[in-house]
Amino acid sequence: MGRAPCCEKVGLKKGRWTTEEDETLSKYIKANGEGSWRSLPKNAGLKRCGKSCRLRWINYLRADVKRGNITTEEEDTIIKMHNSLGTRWSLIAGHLQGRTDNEIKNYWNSHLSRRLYTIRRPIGEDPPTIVMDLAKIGGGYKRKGRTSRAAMKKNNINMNDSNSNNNKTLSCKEVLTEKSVGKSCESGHLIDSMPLQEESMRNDVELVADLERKSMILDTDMRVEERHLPAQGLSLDGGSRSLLSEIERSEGACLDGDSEMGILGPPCDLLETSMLFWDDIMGDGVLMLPSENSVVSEEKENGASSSYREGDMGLGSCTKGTSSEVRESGDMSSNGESGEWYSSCSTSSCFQDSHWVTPVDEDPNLSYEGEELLSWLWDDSDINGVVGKMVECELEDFSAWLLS
DNA sequence: AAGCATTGCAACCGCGATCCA
DNA sequence: TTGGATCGCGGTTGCAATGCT
Repeated sequence: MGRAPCCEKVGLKKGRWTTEEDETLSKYIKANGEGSWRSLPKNAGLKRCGKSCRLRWINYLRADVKRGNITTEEEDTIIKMHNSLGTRWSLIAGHLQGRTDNEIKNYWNSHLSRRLYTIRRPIGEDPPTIVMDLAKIGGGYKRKGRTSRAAMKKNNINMNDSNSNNNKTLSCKEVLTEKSVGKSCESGHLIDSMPLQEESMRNDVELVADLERKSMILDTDMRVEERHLPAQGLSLDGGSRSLLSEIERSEGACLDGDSEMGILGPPCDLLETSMLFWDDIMGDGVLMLPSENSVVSEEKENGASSSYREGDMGLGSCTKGTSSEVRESGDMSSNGESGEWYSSCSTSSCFQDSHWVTPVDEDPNLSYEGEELLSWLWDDSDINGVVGKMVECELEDFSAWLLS
C-alpha cells in the first residue's frame, strides 16, 4: 500500500493564491496561530492543501518575511554558506533574517548557480580549482527573457554596459578549444553565446578572486582552528559558531579531535592529495585539503591516469556521465581523456568535502611554484585548456600578475 | 506585431524526520 | 515499540513576463 496523500486532493484548488485567499489565511493564523496545517484549510474555509497553506504563510504572508532585492551582503552570505553547507537552504535562510529557504533556493538556482562556474582538476595532479564568474567574464553577455522583477521595478538594468568600453571582442568560440566546447555544459552554452572582452579579463579575474576570497575567509572562519583566526584578523561570531556546530554535527565523522590542527585539522599525509584553490593562486595562502573519509577513485582509461574524490561532488552525491549528460547538469570536471565527465553542482563542490583548512604560513611544506601553475593552466589536454585559452586572451598581464 | 526563447519565481511534490497515541 | 499523522525540507515544475528576432 502506498503512502497516504497529505490531504484530500479532490476539490482542492491549486496554483496561484488570490488576494482573498491570502487574507483568509492571514486572518485565520493571526487569530488561531500557526500549526495544525492539515486541519487549517477546513477550519479557515480554504480549498487548499494544508501544505500549500503552510508554504504560503511561511514564504509570503508572515509579517517578518523580507521582500525585495537580495543585497550584495546577503548574496555573499549565501555563497559562503552554500560553500560550507551545500543545499541546506533552511539553514542558510536561518542566517538571513527575513529570507525564506525557498527564496534563497530560487535565487541560487536562477542567479548564482549560473554565474559561478567551477573548473576543477582531478586530484593527484597538483590542481588548482578555479571558480569563474561567467557573468563577469562575459561582460558583454546579452541575456534574453525577462529581467528580475526587482530590476524591472527599478527599470534601470543595462546588461550591455561593459560593451561600450571595449575595442575588440572575441567570441568564446574563438577562445575555447573545440574540444572544450564539444564537452560544454549548461554553462557552456552560456559561454557559447557570450562575447569575451579582452579588456575586461583582468577586472573579471579580480572580481572572481575577490568573491572567492570572501568565500574562503568564511571557510576559514568555519574550519580552521580558532587560534589561527586572530592572526588573520578573523573571529567567530555567534552565527559562525552555530554554523560550525551544524557543520560538526553533519560531518561528525570527519572531525578529528586528535589532529594537531585541532577541531578540523588536517593530517599532514593528506598533502599529497591536496587541492589548491583559486585563492591559492591569488596568494591568500589558504590551502584546502580533502577530508579523511573521502573516497579516492582511480580512473585509468585510454592511458589517462587521474584520481577523483567521489565525495567532492557535494554532500556525498556524485554523478558520472557522458558529456551530453554533463551538458545538462552544470558544473563539470574531467577525468582526463576517458571521455567521462563528472558533474557537480555549483561552487560548493570545491569546499564541501574539503574539511581541512590551514594557513600556508603555518606549514612550510605547503607551497607551489607559480611557474608550474601557469604551465598547468596552459595545458590544453582537457577542460583546463579552457582556462589556458581564456588566459591566452591576456597572457602577458595574467602571467605578470600570477607570478608577481 | 507576432512568435519564439528564456528567465524568475511561486507553487507543487515526494520523502525523510519527528511527534504522539 | 509501532505505526499513522504531521512537519519540514530540497528538488522540480508550470507559467507569466520579458527580450529578441
